[in-house]
Amino acid sequence: MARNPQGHTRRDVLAFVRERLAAGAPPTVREVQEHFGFRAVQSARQHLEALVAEGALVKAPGRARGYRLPPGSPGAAGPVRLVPRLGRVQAGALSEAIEDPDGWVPMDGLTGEHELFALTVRGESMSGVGILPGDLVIVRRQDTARDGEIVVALVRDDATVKRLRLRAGRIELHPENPAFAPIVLGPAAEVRILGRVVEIRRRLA
Amino acid sequence: MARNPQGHTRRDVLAFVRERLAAGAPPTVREVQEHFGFRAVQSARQHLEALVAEGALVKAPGRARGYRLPPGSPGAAGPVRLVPRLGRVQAGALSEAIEDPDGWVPMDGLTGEHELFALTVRGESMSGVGILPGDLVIVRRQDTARDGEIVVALVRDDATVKRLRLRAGRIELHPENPAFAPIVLGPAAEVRILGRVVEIRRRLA
DNA sequence: TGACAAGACAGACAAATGTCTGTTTAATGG
DNA sequence: CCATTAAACAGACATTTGTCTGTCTTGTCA
Repeated sequence: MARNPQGHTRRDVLAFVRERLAAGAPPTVREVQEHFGFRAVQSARQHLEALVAEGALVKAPGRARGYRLPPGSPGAAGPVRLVPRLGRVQAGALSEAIEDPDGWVPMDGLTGEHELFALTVRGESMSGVGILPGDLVIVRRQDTARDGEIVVALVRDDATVKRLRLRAGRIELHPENPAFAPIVLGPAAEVRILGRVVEIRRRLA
Repeated sequence: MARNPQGHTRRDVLAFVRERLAAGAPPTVREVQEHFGFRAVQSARQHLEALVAEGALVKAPGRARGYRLPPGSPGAAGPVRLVPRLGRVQAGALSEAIEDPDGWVPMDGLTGEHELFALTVRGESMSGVGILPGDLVIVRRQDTARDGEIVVALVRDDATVKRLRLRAGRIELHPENPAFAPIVLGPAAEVRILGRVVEIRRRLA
């Protein structure tokens, strides 16, 4: 292989290692070699060690598949998690729904150990805060939430996204759209918090 | 080590492997051995292979650190791409900016072979379509775009998100907020399309 | 009690993988 | 042109790691 001047290959090697780490499968030196078509192991090793020298990677010498991202660097918190995307969520069926997801969406590892799931938004009731029908919300599963947080709640067998308001002795679920009315529920109301919205995604393509 | 009847150890082995995989560091058979204090490699291997047999793990035979979670199981990483998150993008500096990203965000593999990058939205000019300041937009890099698409364009050394309108002989960049005025540019205008917005993400937590 | 199975042990072998030494090729600058 | 340097190459060696064969121990059950 001819020489590749501008350190272009080096950057690609880093990107390759990064992707493999995100997939949870750290590469071997020889896997890097083969991916780039090097005819010598040392070619790959040279790039990898150079990346270690400049601080872009760290490694434990001698260990197999030992290259890692430096602590504190983005993406170093671990591999990407896959969050289950649920279709319809109905009464009590959250656990079942998670067993049989419609698909999986990748999420960075910065969200701690909390269980996550994803739902598609229906209706215009939250359009005032930029949550539109068809948007995907990523939800941290929890039974309770604090005043002002945007939550997914199960109201009469239907999952809905609303802003939670805790008023003296009762729970209110506020839409963010003047065309909709708040849902006001008494203390013994038939409402159940499924989780808190932590991210909103909208696909345009 | 005495025999541990109820398959209790097996479950712990699975938990250990899971933990290591979540940390991005698949364990070797001997690391499992040492963690549980087995005095023989085979003891660890037996548990691991049993977990493979019952479908709780998968592995590529012969490969070092080859145990993985089965595809489709929660926490298993799929074909995920990492998209570079750029800070400021200025004139002609897109390539350079991609060389030195602020971080990486995971994206599912359904976006084809197109080059992608991510930008943080500044300003309220697109709030009418639910794109708010602070949102992350994921952009497919391309030099041209069609009428009506939401694009990232470089106008006078500044990257901006707008809706593209192609009018007889001229290019218009329309905000989606009545408080802002469209940018109207002649045929020889100093505008450059950087790409088309394919996804919008907003982190709440 | 004795057959049986699961778990653990011991030691070895083989393949995968990291590491090293030295050489070659191509671009660059005096 | 020659020296210099980075990148790539070639081949070997050493360590890590996976895999195998056979034995021992302990609990279960007919």
